[in-house]
Amino acid sequence: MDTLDLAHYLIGKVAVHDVAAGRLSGRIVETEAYPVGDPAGHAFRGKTARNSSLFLGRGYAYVHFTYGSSFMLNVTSEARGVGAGVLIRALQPLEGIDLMQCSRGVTRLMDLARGPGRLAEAMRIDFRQDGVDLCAAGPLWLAATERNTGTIGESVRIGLTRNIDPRWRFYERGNPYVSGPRRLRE
DNA sequence: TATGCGATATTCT
DNA sequence: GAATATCGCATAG
Repeated sequence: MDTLDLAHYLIGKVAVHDVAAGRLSGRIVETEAYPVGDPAGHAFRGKTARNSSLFLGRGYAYVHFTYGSSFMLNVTSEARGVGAGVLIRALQPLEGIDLMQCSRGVTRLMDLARGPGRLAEAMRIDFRQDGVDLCAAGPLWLAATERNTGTIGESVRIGLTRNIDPRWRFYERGNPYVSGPRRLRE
């Protein structure tokens, strides 16, 4: 499975994070792929201290901090030593909603995890989760779900300045928890 | 609803 | 010193 397949596959799956106060979980409704050789990907210029988690192999967390205020959660893809990953851009909150409202400071369900920075804040993701194995037992992991997923749409990625053209963003069509302008949610 | 801009910290040049 | 896989508030329509 390559990076694009993984980005598609992750839609409808559930991300779970157990913290001291309880369990936080949400259904993934929006992702973006950053495959091998993508100039917009953090691994493009080689391995550094910041992005080393991207090279761990498939199924690890890569947590990144940007714009002075936002963490972002990625799932690594490809083989060990190859830098590529999938950015989780939005969740539909399932469990621990009261905890998310507390950490985000808002009450509207739609505003809890719509957008990568909000998502990380709601799920209490930070550098401590960088490099965690998401397929093994631990506080943070990915679970499959029995629930049906709607049609999956694709679009250009959001917020990039390089390599804008490829349609490597995937989302569940019409789901109100998807981020971005309206035309990119339908 | 849509667009614009400043805040903020870490990394790389 | 510049750039950045963003957010929230401001303003205008």
